[in-house]
Amino acid sequence: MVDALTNTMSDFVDRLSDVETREELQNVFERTVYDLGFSCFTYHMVKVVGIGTRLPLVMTTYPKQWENRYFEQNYMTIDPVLEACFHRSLPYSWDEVVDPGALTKEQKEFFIEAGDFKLKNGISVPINGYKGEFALMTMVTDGTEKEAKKTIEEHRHTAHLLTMYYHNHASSMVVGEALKRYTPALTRREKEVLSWVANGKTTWEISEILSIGETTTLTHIENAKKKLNAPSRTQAVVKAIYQGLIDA
Amino acid sequence: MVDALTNTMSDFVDRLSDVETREELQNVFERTVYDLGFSCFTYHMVKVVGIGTRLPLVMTTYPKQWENRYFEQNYMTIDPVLEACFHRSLPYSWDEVVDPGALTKEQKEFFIEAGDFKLKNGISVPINGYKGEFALMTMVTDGTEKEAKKTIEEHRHTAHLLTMYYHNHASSMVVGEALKRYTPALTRREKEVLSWVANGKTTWEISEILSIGETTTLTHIENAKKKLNAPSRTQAVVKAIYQGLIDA
DNA sequence: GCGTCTCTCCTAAGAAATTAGGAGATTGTA
DNA sequence: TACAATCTCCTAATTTCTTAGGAGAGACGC
Repeated sequence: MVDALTNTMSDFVDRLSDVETREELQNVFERTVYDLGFSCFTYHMVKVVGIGTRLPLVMTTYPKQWENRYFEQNYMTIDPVLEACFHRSLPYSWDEVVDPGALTKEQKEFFIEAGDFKLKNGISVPINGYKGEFALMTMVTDGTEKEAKKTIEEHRHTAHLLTMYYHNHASSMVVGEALKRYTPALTRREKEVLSWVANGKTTWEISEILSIGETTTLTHIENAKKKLNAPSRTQAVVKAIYQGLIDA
Repeated sequence: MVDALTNTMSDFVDRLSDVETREELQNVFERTVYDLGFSCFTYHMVKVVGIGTRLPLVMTTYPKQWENRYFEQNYMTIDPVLEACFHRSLPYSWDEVVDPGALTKEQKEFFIEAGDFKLKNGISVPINGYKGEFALMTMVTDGTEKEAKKTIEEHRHTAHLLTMYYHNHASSMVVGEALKRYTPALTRREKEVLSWVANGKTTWEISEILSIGETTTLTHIENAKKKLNAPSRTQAVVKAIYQGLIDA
């Protein structure tokens, strides 16, 4: 006997194998979660590829009007569902993280407005990925309160798994090449030297450790700084870490 | 109709709520995966809490003799199953990542030896957590080749989900307090100043940005360095980032 | 009210990093 | 073979960081 979740997952993974563009990915996911009872979804991913350099990826089937409104009104600063993802690593339904009694006036208005777009119930799945990669998938159910609860509870695990496979695909599809544009190639020595800088060593100490000249060490650090476009060694190290060039 | 996965997960989450010690967690998980057909498991987690400061957590029901052997022989350097976790973010069975034709002589001996301990087939689940937290859960099936394949394919998703809930629990249980021992409390200003250092600013620039004196800025940086036990600003920044004190 | 913590500001010498040049030796590749 | 990239080493002036002190003002909790 094969259960519903396994079926859904097999189908999804099968379809994923043919997916090559963002649109295809979005469509495949939309159809899959629609069959589970979710009317729309939104996927936000950011990857930190350097200080102040974040690679964002948004895929959504939310009403455009609401998306605009959300952005214009800076709702991300008051949205409790979004706030929750920073403290949680497992899926959560909206009613788990929204306490009607503790809402501010603005938040109440926010939810009323969201309700006008049939965004009343949903489940969110936070995802931690590699090296500064973070994503949040939110799926909406627009039935009655009771139906929504049922859909969410029934498909919590499916939603969780689907999101992870979705993220995996989105990540490898988009982040891969994009990263190359941001990530300069450091030489072996440059990385090596930079790692020691990250560990608090001075130029002289590093030259002793690596048994090379002090000026040589200096040259490597300066070259790394130039490649990373960093005015100080500190920023060079931070950038190198965020870009996965060194491990510290 | 409630499927097997949902049942297993409900039971597991239920049992988790009473778990308070590592032993209890281990026992609950062992029983759960045993019912699925897995004979033993091993969970390795590391959290980077600073440069060269890693918080490891190991929970295992592997044969002690094999554990010792693995450690003594430095098998972690040749184990292909372990190697795979660095490149994958979804569960994988051992046969997916082990190519019998491409094994070195040492690796062949390694697998023969593992086989003597009935460690021939299994599934591994890599987990990315918050801020430098990484874990690998491996579950072993010791039946015939055919039974093993069936167990793994049948329970891939269950194993995946169980591992995430397990990790979530283990992480909050262990990392929480332990982190406090390693993470000093930086003041608002110290974090603020350190963030600007991470962004490549000099002391003078930061004092201009924050409209405070240069010596004040210097004081904050020096205090942060002392708290973080870092000999250079660079290391202070790196430590602060790894410990989640600043975002850069 | 009193102690603790935080934020603010100060001096001054010595150590380290930054800047902008150039140049020879080795290695891998077209 | 010739070109490109990497690793190695050099000078020297200027800027920035590091170190070790001290001290007053305001906020907070006991």
